[in-house]
Amino acid sequence: MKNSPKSVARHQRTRKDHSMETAEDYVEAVDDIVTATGQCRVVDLTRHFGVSHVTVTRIVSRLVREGFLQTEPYRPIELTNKGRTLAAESRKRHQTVYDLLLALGVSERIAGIDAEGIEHHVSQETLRCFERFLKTSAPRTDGST
Amino acid sequence: MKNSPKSVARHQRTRKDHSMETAEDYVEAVDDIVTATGQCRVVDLTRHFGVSHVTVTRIVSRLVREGFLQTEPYRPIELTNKGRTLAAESRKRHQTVYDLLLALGVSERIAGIDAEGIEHHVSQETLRCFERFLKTSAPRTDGST
DNA sequence: CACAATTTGTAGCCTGTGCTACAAGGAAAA
DNA sequence: TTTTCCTTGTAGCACAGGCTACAAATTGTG
Repeated sequence: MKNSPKSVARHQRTRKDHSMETAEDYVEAVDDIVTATGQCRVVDLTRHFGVSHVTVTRIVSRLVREGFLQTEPYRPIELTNKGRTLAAESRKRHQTVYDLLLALGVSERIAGIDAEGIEHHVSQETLRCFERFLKTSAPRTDGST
Repeated sequence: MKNSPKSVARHQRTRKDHSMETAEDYVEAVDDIVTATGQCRVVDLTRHFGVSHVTVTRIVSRLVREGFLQTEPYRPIELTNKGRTLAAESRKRHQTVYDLLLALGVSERIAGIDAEGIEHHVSQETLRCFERFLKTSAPRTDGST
């Protein structure tokens, strides 16, 4: 019983998540950029993530193939409904994690960085617990920013 | 200013972390297995992570190359001092994250799963905040396990 | 319009992590 | 001891996500 099936399941989950993390980051970014500037181009994502345009193109291709994005050659990148849904969920998780970190006393700068990494690993149940904590124990419901 | 350097820095950090996450998982596992059974073999890691022995072998090779592990053909896998240090840090982060999730009301099962993913993204500052919260707000200082 | 600059695409290479299939070493049992 | 079984290694494949270099399309300017 030394190598429990539980630990196996945990790690398998972790591994499978990596490409999903990228998907979440990209749909969030596309959503941000579309909201901010009206459209999202490859070059915008290149600047956002600090990677080459080739990397962006290939990841966008995969996300098109998987139904999160849609685009055509030399055209802007758009979210599908599936992508929009994922973006909304990701943003919510991100915001909740960020708020939790702030509530626990983490600085804004570090909270921003850590939330980027943590958000992808927060399950529904954990998210609910975070929200409950923020409601009951962090009565900072308005403009303290 | 729409594509701030800050977001770039965050994502670059996230990307670079992936191989480090694997390193942390492996040194923790090796440490666990050595403690539990006296030695760690490839087959133990194979069972622990639920991946093929080939994958384990290759990752172990990389971690030997990077100075976290040492081994010889058909011999057990051992931690270097560097690996032991990393294992200790990882374990501490893992435990703190796990405890925080429990303190916020997450079930043990889900806390175990989520902590696996979250632990790799918790900075020193955030970890301190977690510890402070656990000390001040979760007076469960002894054997509740 | 024509040229220049920017953007996007494509070819080709690297590393990391996953796999199966097969070969070889080491340990246990007949 | 020999045979069998478990463990480990190696070859070779796939995919994700990094890159540079070069080509093509689009956009902007003279």
